[in-house]
Amino acid sequence: MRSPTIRDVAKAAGVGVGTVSRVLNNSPQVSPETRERVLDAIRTLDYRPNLLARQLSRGRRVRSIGIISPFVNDYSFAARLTGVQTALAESAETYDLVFYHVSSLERFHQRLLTLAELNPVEGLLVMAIDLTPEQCALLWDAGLLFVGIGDHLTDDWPLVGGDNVAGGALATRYLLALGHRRIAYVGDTFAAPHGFSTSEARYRGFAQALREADVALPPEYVRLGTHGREPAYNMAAALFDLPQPPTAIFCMSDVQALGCLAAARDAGLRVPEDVSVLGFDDVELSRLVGLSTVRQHLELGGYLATRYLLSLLDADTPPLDDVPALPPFEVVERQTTRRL
Amino acid sequence: MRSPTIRDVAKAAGVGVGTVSRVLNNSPQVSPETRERVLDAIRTLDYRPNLLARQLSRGRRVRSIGIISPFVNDYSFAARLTGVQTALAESAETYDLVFYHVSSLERFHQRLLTLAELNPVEGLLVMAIDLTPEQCALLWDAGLLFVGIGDHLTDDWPLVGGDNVAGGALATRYLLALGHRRIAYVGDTFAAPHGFSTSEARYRGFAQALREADVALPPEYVRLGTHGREPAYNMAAALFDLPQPPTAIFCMSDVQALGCLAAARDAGLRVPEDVSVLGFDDVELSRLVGLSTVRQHLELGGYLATRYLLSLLDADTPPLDDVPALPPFEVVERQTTRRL
DNA sequence: CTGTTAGCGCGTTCAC
DNA sequence: GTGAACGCGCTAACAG
Repeated sequence: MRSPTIRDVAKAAGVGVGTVSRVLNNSPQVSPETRERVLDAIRTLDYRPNLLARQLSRGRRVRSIGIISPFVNDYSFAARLTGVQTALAESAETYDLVFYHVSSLERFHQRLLTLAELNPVEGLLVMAIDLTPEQCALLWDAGLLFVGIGDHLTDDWPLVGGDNVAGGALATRYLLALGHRRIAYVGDTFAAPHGFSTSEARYRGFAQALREADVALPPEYVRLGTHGREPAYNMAAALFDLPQPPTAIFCMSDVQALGCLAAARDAGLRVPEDVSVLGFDDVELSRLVGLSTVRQHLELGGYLATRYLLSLLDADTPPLDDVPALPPFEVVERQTTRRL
Repeated sequence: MRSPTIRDVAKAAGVGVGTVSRVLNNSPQVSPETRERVLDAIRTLDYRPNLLARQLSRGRRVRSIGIISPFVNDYSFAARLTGVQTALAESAETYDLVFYHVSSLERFHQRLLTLAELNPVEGLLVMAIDLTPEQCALLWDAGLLFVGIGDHLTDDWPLVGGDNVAGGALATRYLLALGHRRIAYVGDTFAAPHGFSTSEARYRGFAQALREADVALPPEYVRLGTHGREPAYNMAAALFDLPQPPTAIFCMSDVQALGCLAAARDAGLRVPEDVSVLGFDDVELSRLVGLSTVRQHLELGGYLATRYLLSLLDADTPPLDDVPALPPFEVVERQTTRRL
């Protein structure tokens, strides 16, 4: 049941493999009738040349890295990818970038297994997903170099990204410093379909900062749901309906903050007079809307992670001795937060 | 000066190739000292295994398609890529998606040459770039199937995308119907570094619609510059500074429309009371901001183009008899345009 | 434990 | 024109 090779075609057409090859690369020196016979055989066998073998034979030397990510339609993905491309473009050698899009955690693991087994790429950029120690070991044993880019929940594998727990705490302390004591959290469900835990990390920092400040966190102030503007809208609306609504909302992402903004407007609340809203990410849009948020350097993250991976791959490149660090998160104060 | 092979390593270490291979795949059955010797040789030779040969030998059957695009940090790119991934995920066979990012027209052509010569992928998605007849012939001769996705300036090669001239005209007629007579155009330079002509196409439709309506188009109403929010901001600011500023601006993209919005705000102009702003693309962000725009089905375009390409590649897949068509452009009226 | 050999699938010489 | 070798770089199965 294996796919037909050039030899099968040759046999079927009653010619030698050389002739088949000539037909394939439409060399002029093959008689029309022979060519036709070969083409017939190709069609009936549904033959397709093996690109690997072809490249090998043609003496190609490829260098390639992969990028594995659970989403591609997010602004943050685009920003990071830009950084990746910049780093790749700067490299002396040309690298192919292979995309592995995974839609679930299982698929992610499967992909990892395949990658480890077949080694189609020299290195791997792991975006927005956490690797278990087992998965790290798997890649490591396969000689597949990898660098994470995005989160920072564990520090036992190379990862370029901010510390989201610290980021959550930073954001919260900022709101506390503004005098807020009733602060709500709007974020993604922790056990998200892909198992990304950014929301959880930021929440952890949030809760921790509140604890340290001896500020109560009523359970109804924590709203978790699907990522996106609409769900956030609903979560915020519910918050405003509370007998004692929060005076400030910390959203785990800018997109969700936008939903909160809309909910506030529809609830007749003024921002920031009646309620402060703080986002996270500082995507381009936030500047336009005047949203206060926490800045993280997305594009730079992609750039640094890629450079680091390349330095690992290539002994020639001056190897960065350690995993590069991103500038710390910083609060960007705009028009949606203010002193209570 | 070719890169060292496993045989070179074997010779240098004074062992057989089998042993080197075992070391490479860290087989347990190799004595520590031999392993060390081999590793030394690997290091001194700067040996790196050829992944192609490895995969071939391991009996892998890869299927892969490439996507070639001039930019990656655009929302439209992300949206289309989402469609591509969806189509790929639906396919029965697993395809690797190799990404070729090109930063200039020359590089684009170079890439095409390399791709045609080495055939690293079975098919190619050509995004947002026009192919010359020569380039089409090149790919065709190489047996490299390709489908365009994005523009529609020529119809002599398979391309999934809307007619941008018609789109530009549609947008313009909409503004005309609102009563606007002083309409400006903000778009990319026609002879852009990458040579993308989307801007030119939309402009053509724009100018044509104005002509048909007998509406004058002063040269100073046409502003062309680099793509991006900032340049658009400046172009819009210049427009507002005109003795007779336009009452409406048609932007060739949503990103640029956002720049115009910011410029209007900074110029003390209200939108849409003082000036209408119309974008193009309908990226997700536009809905959030309430930007009036022209919807093109970006994600669907990526999806259909990919499906079509796969059907070409695979005789098994029911082949779509012709290049799939996208739904026509449509104006999405939100809060940035209104009747004069 | 280790060296040798036979493929992996294809392109490319050569002779015929 | 065409077929039969050889080689691309590596893995795996086999002897030793």
